[in-house]
Amino acid sequence: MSLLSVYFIRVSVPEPAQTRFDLEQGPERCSRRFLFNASVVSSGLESGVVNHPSRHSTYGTIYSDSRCFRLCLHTLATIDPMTVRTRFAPSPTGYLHIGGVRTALFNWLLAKQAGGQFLLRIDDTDAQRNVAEALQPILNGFQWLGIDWDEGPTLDGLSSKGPYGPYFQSQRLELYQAAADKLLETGHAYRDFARPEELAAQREEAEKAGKTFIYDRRWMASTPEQAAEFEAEGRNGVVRLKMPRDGVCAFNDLVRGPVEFEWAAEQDHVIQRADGTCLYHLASVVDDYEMKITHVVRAVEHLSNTPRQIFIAQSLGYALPIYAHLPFVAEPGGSAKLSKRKLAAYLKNKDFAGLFELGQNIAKRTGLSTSLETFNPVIVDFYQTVGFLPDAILNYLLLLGWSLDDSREAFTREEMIQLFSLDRVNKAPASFDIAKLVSFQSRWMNSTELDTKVALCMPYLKAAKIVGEQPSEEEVAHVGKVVAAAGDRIKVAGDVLDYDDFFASDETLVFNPADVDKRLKADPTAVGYVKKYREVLSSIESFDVATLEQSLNQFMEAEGIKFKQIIHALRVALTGKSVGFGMFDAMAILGKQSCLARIDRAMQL
RNA sequence: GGCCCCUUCGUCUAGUGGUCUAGGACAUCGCCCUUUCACGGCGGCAACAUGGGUUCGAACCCCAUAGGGGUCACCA
Repeated sequence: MSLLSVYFIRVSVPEPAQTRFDLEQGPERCSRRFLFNASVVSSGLESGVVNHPSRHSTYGTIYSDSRCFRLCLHTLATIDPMTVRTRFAPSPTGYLHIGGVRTALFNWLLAKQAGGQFLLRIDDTDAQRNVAEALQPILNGFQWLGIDWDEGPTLDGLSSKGPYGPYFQSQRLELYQAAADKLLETGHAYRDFARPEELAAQREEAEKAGKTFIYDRRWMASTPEQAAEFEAEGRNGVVRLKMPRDGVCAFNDLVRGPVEFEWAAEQDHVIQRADGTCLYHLASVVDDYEMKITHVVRAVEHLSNTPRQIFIAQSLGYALPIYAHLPFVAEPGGSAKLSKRKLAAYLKNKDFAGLFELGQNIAKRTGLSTSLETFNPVIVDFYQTVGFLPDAILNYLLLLGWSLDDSREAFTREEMIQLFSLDRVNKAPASFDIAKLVSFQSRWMNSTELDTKVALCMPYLKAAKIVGEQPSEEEVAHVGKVVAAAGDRIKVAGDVLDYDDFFASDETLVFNPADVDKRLKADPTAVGYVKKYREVLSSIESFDVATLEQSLNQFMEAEGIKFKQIIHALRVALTGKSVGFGMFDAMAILGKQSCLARIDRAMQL
């Protein structure tokens, strides 16, 4: 079995025209930013094609000059940037994990940047359930986030679009079968008749001895006769990879640099089950090839799967894709992988619990029944329901493991696409920080146009039955005023529900008892001023902010009092609460009639 | 346990041998603004995991140790 030759080159002067390289034969560690994957074409080290996938990307030939190599830039690329094809391959699990979105985002960015294609492929080789249904939240999530796929399932999850379809693995079984057959034919795989419990026993034994388990191929059937013999014993056959037992598997990872694994430590993985169905690794390699994927960018959990996939690919005669393994997204405040199964523990995190509670409240008000399983900050649906902005989420996720420089944090989609590069992706896991996510959301929300904000908030008001399904023009205008006055207090669209007191009828407005006690009952003087000021209000014709402000100023001057001597009582009287918008904004929104009616009601309390 | 990986403020990160008494952001604390809340402004606290080397000089290169994590399926 011939190994891919990988050499690593260190560049000393990153100048375009006359760059010098020191050639080293991997796996020496050096800064990955100066690492290039060189597939050396000739047998010696005289020349080769250099694939330099960084920002100052170029491709070229290296020529030997004893220990030094010169890169001559070619305008022609080995990999035409336009052919960059990346993919995200979710299983139809019924939800879209926030960590998965980060992986998908990086893939999407890479493809968009190069003008290539991003595809979605559904890894449902093991699917027991209704795939279209379990796919829906995933497809919805990507659609909502604006991560569009050039090829993959249709929006309804029922069929495929794109030239290399179908994009459901469950519909490509013949392809995998053919690949398995070929592997068998060429001797890269074998039929095996071991029983699971027999292997488990051996595995346990190896672990006890502190050694890597290596299957001794005891039940490998080399001939049809032998296979028949095993079958006569009542054994079921699977197909296993016949992995090399010496040498190393070396490849260059765009994030992790040179990587090496001992072949001998690799298992003879099963690629086809006893029932004839094929497994993920085979399917994945076949599909990546058939779908012409150029860059396999996935989470680091898959790093240790790469040797077996390389083995499959090379055995099948495929050219290898470029690999990049992203660090995983870690749990809030921890370093373990973020997992949907550990929600109870995350709920002990203050920020996580806070956001979760906010979501619960909004869901309750909008009449949405939720369960922890399907509605929590690990799942993308949650953010959509609560009213986050896709741009904010993408912006935050972009910075989880990637940075541009020492200061810049805000990126629009266009900027992300333009500036993203794999060579600035970190190796260490990054923990998911809810507070920072929320901070990005606030920033993005604050820079959103009023009309857009109103449109974002409207569905919440409708769902909570605060405005009608078909709001009248006045209603829409009223919402506009409230949202404008709320300003940056609305951080997520669902926050608009906090201002329902501007929609309540004057008769049903609920007064917060604690605020009433503190600002009205405990302060009769203030109440007296409010009563007096009510008379001033009743004579005002035009209820706009400027007039109102002027009237109160005159009133205070006449009474010889300060703002704070009346404002708190007035606020509680008008809105039922002691916190809220600017006072004059609030009065202008309510209008004269409501203001008077509410003061009258408050005075009865 | 085997194999592999990771390690800079609480968190995300900048950092590629001298520009580092280590920069930015979030969080936090204080002050200012103020009409409550929110925003905003200013400032403070706060990190190179440890130990050895190499070097005139190490956050950066090498080696150990420690800690953390990933992965070891007829799952994906």
